[in-house]
Amino acid sequence: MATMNSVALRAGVSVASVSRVLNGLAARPDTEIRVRAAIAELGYQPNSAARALKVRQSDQICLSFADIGNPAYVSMTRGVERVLHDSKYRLVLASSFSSVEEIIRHLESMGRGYADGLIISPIYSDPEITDLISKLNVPVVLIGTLPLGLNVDNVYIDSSQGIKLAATHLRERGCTKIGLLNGPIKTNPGKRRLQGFKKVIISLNLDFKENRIIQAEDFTSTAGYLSLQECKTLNSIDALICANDLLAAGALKYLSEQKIKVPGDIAIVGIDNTELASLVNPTLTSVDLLAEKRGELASTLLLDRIQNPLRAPKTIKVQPTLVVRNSA
Amino acid sequence: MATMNSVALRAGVSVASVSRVLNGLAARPDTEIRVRAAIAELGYQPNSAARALKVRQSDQICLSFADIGNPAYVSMTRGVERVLHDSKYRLVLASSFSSVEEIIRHLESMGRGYADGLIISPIYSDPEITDLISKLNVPVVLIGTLPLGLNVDNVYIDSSQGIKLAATHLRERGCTKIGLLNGPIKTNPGKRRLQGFKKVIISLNLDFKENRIIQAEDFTSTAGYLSLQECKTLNSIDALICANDLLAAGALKYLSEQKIKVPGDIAIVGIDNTELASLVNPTLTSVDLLAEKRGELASTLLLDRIQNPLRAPKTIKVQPTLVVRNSA
DNA sequence: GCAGCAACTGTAAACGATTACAGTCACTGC
DNA sequence: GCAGTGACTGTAATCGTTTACAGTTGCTGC
Repeated sequence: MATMNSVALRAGVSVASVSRVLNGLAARPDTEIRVRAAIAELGYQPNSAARALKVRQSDQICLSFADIGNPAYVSMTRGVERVLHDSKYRLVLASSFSSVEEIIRHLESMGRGYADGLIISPIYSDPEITDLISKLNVPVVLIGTLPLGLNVDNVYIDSSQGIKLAATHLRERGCTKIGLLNGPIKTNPGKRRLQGFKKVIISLNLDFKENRIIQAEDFTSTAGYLSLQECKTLNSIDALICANDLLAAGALKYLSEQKIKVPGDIAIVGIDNTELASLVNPTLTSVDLLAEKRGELASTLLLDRIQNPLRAPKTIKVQPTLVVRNSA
Repeated sequence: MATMNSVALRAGVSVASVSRVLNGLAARPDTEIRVRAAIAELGYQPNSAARALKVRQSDQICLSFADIGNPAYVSMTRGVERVLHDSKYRLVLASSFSSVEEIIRHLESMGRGYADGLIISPIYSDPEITDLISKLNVPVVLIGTLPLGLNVDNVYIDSSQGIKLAATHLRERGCTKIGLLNGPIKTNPGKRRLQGFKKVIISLNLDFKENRIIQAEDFTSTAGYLSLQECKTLNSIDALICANDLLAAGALKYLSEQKIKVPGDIAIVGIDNTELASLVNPTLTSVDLLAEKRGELASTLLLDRIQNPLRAPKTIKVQPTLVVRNSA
């Protein structure tokens, strides 16, 4: 493998000159020409580990979330990728975290310096996670609700505002018995959805009834389907806000099988506004949480912070929008 | 930042001993105890760049494909992740390749040694790409059809076999005028689908008609929808094989709007068997190309090859299966 | 008490880049 | 002709690990 040394030898100059040519520092034209020629002849590529060791940066950004299987995270990844693509940074994906312990293990390993920055969207809240993040010696952007006392860049979306958009829309359509098909309550999104739902129902002067909360096993369409199947209080509901589009799609499927009319008997609103929303039947009214945009904003924020480590942490709030289709 | 040196100082031993403790080599019990204590007190984490430089491995695997927006690649990523998760390797994603030039640029940069292996699923074929891959000095697994003369590990799925499953199924259902809704023909999947389609139609003793090939702009549902809208020969077709589920979902949407009955008037088969297939109406009969499994197999192959660089390249062929639902 | 041995430890040289510093060189102006 | 200048170049130290090699240590058996 060609090293900078072999290039220097070949070009008849010192390693320092090679390095300078590569980094665009001053060099006599003929030096530059000879160095470039040697590089081309030897097919030299600088070794990233050596460079990383010396300059203390890896040119890598780490993106960390629970599961790439979730379409919202896929969109987020896409947004991050789009921004990093025009930069020198590579994207390291740290996904498949099934537990708090694993997130913690991963955060600890961030100390190894393999990434120059971290974008993290934690699905669980935990004081130890917060603590570790605050101690991290690389810039961090957190996507999601910023835990108290954590002073890092932050992109978040007011998901209770999203629920409000959905509920208000349903209310205007005449629905008064609005239910929530939620994902696991121990997750951050699950918590937020429930909080937002309670608040909004009350602010709309509707009564909040515990039995209108349907709890799904996870955020998948199968879970959505199954939890409606097992739900005994479906007939006391005239609208259902679903914690994401997958749950909504599962719900739609069950309702269509049961010949329960959507939106006639029950109106359905999804969350995330994924591609799925326009493909199901009826098409799904859905709250767009702009995951891709959040990914873009987070990466931009991170790159900016790497440039400028001293600026005060920023929080960017993203406003959800309601995309009305046929299901509500 | 704590280094191995500061740990050694603290523990009153040499750096060599610290390194040995960390790498599980022989050490006196009391040495080990003191080293571990020092590590804990200082919160020491080994620097990955220094280690990578010395041992010439980065503990990173690179996964490279066109676009994470495509559900098939998401599944593939998931498979890769599942395998890497139990290993020491991190996953570097190199996606968003919109052109051959970009793939080439990326392949060239693999020489920097930032990854110990590469899993690549090239959407375009190009002699220069083939050439670069063959010259790479890290193990490579190629997912997809192996270009002639390239001698690397390979996982591929006989997609014409998939088309055959679909066509045979349609033929058994009495369809004789089978069309193909294809994605861009310049892509590898597009090429394969078309080839397979021609071959199968002829082998089933049906006549191959050029005007039953519908060409979509890309592999999205919107493109599927639009290309049916613009298609003038739809009435000469009684079944449509779609190059992926997204195209199929777009097609279903258009057909349902036009009150064309599926499968009565036109039967539809998708490819990829994504989650979408069971959520559209009617549910979509689809050929499962086992993207997640291919991702798993490819990573396993890659890890094995990293262990054992001298073994002869293997090719693993994956058999597609047909999942019959209501659309055909 | 000591040779022989096994088991462990420390010293120091890598790995391949970057960069402070000192040195060389060609030129200018007097 | 020479000091002074500016532009470039080379030497060598450095980043934080790993590891070959040469000690050192404590034990065994005689």
